[in-house]
Amino acid sequence: MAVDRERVLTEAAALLARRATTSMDEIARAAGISRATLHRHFAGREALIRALEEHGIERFAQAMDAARLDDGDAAAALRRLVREAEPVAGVLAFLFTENELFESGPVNAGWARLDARLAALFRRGQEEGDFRVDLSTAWLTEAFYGLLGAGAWAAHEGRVARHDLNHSIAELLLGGIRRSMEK
Amino acid sequence: MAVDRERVLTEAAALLARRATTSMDEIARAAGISRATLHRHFAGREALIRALEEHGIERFAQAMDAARLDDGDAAAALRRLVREAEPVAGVLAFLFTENELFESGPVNAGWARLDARLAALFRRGQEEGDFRVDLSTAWLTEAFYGLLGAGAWAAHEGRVARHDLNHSIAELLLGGIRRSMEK
DNA sequence: ATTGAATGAGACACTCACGTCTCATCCGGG
DNA sequence: CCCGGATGAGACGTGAGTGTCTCATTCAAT
Repeated sequence: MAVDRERVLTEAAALLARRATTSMDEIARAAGISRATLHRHFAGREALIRALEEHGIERFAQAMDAARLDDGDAAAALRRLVREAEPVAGVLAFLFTENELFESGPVNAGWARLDARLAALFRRGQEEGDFRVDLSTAWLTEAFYGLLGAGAWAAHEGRVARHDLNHSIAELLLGGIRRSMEK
Repeated sequence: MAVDRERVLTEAAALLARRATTSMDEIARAAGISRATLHRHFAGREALIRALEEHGIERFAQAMDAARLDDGDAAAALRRLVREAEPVAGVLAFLFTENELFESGPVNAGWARLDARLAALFRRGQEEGDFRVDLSTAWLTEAFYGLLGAGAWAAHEGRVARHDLNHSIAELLLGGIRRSMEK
């Protein structure tokens, strides 16, 4: 009978990503529990958002681990990361655009760590001569989040088929719009 | 003495993009007017958001006109569009992520028109053989908004220099991360 | 100087979501 | 069977934001 914390957080992320003002009652309903129980598990709205942040960070870190960012060439690692991160894209997109988090309280240290790992991947690609160096790793990091979020949203709206998502995101990120001469 | 409607909308977009729950009072203050005056010019919060939508659509349409999307090759047109749209990126990012707009009431017809023009540009690039065809025009359209928004946000946060923004966005979109053999 | 429109400041009632609480019910383990 | 923890339903007070109103002031045009 224990509340499915995972489900609550997933539902909350899905709702809040679409509308930041979603009420606690709506979140509770979506998670299949009562508002009272929701409050029993999360001290309040603030606490829920924070838990969501923790959850997203943890899941994304797991995705990074699973993608083995240090193995093989950087491009392949990036492809794996997109694939692994796709299930978390919704939560990530919410956190990425939810700037409320950055205004009150200190930014979660976990974020910086994830950003650093991502930037390190891009830097490795640059050092190996495979990635272009006229785009900063900071920008590539931001762009990664942006495209992941756009992809999640597009899939949610049905504008992009979900089974194309990995390919769409990874290929656009790696190769851009133009047809390339190289393989 | 007439209220600077343009300024009100600009300030409102900047604030609302950062925090969707920004109060009317805060918006009024930021725009340098009183809450009473704000209500005199916009019937209510809802009306303000709608006006913001209209404003963003109009400004982006102007950017498209200025970019002359039908002239020259598609890649050059896209570069011009990024340059022209950059000042509106903040407003656009807000509208793009503010899904409240899509839930209540009909989607503004202007959006569909803008999407269509953008998709047409990508289609033209594909037909001319310059753009890859394994990415749908719908996805490219979404990705364009996503990257533009990420760029605006990154610049706002100081993670990307503003004078690099055009180059960063346009080049990543067109060429991707990998170094290309072709010029 | 006078007039009228526009604004600022503030009061007011209203709504809505929040957080807390109580009580009844359910369900599983002993 | 009984018991205790967890849940659902709902009431309640609170606070914040909204929308409307009034009144005094400012400012530009005449």
